[in-house]
Amino acid sequence: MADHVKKGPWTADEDSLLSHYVTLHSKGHWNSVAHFTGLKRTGKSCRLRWLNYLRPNVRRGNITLQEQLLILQLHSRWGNRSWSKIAQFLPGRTDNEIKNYWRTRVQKHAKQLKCDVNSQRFRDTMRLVWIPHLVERIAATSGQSLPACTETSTSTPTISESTLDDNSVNVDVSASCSDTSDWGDGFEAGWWEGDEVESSFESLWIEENIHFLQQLFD
DNA sequence: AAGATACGCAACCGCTGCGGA
DNA sequence: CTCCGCAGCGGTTGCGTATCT
Repeated sequence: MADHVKKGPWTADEDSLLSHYVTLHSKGHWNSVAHFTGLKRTGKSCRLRWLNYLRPNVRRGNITLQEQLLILQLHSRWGNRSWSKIAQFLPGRTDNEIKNYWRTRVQKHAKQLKCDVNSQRFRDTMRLVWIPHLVERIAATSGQSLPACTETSTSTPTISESTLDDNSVNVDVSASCSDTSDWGDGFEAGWWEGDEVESSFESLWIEENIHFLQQLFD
């Protein structure tokens, strides 16, 4: 008999109970967490709530240009099966958030262009048009020239095939990160901190781009 | 002002892989 | 070797809010 498992949105009291418990006892063993906190939630639900909302350093709000760039590049490399992997390179962002971003924004614009989001055509559009454009915008909003690709600012920033493997990612986002050879701890103290980047948020999917691409395809 | 529609996000569901008994 | 329970993941759904008519 199901013991009245509660579903739906979490209340502030539930959040407080859960975060208090996890702070004291550390995470893991989520079924135990659910049991000992007295929450009428499943372990899965507790885990999800913690990861997506309660854990420290969760970043909320607009996806920045730099984050958009990373998502596009990493997704083009890894596809839909790696949201959590992509999330690892966007500290503070959850796989759920990235997945939502992709589904609501990117797929929407693929639809506008009347092509499948998984099609070669859409991927080429990403690679050849949107990503370079995004790199330019990042450079413009940060007021910097592009250190490593100044003379080829319209060239395609790509994930380096030669250096990319399951454990090391080397993405050319030189517009925002001059050194991408090590995206470990150093990366975590990176570009997203600071109001300038946050306030400079603007959509990659500006109307002029969409219009241009539609013409290109027609 | 009110209803319809679109959008964004939080949360749930079902599947998979792993580790322990 | 097999079974079982659990954590983790991607896909999907549903609800609240914003925007449009």
